[in-house]
Amino acid sequence: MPELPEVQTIVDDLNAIGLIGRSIVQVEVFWPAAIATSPPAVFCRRIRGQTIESIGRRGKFVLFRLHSGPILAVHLRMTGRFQMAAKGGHPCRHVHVVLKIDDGRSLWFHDTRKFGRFYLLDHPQAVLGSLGPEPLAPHFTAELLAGRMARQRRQLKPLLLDQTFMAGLGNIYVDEALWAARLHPLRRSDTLSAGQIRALHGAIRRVLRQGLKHAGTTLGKGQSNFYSLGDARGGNDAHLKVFRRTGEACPRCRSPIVRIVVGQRSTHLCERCQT
DNA sequence: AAGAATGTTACATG
DNA sequence: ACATGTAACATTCT
Repeated sequence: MPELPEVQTIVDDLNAIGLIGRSIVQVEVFWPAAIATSPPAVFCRRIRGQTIESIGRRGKFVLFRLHSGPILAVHLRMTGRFQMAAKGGHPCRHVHVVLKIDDGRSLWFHDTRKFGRFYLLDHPQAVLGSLGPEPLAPHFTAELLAGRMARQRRQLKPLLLDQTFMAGLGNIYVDEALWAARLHPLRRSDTLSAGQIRALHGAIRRVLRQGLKHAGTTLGKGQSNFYSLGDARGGNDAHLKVFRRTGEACPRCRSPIVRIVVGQRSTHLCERCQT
């Protein structure tokens, strides 16, 4: 669920609660598969005593830079969440990793579907090296996008979801960007005009910035949903134009929004104004 | 109660 | 080599 705006919201919230410079005094792992890089015992031993130098993001990964050098990269996949717990709190059954901080608080990793993963990386490039460019970075220009699009002849929807093509987009923001750029999700990437590529480039950046501005997208009220720290909901759902709006009128042409399946993912679009 | 769900990846098929 | 399709991961929600 968390895409670039949601992950950045979590990172911003983590940076705002005084974790930087604090050390991790103990680590507990209740779901071994959540640790991707080593046996949980090794993972715990290597992290214990480390100071958190900084917290950032690359694609959909949350990155904790640790004092002695390694990076703790966490991918939240569908339902991963972080929660800050006061001393003595009792984790629920969906909390799979606990990082105890030297001030008594604990950072909990909560993940109902158990798809989220922790990577302790001495060489971050091993995991992060295959990621495509950051769409909000200054060097991500329309020309750069055009060059990458021309090199492949794939359908736009799966291409934009491919993290090696561009890092950070997921199902929600791809549908929103394609609607904003008036491009059909099945359109082949090598058939766009220069103007359409420029439109897509602008649309991607606009929908991501809008998501960030509203602290992410939280759909519905179930717990398998995006929540930032402190169970904070995002407000961007009110600003979505097509995602999960099947049957509603297209905000541009009033034609009904339809849902199709592309590459196993639900895809929402206006068949009248997206070509 | 069957089917779908906002992510990723390994493997299979064309 | 490249594009596309399927299953798998584990659980909750509709």
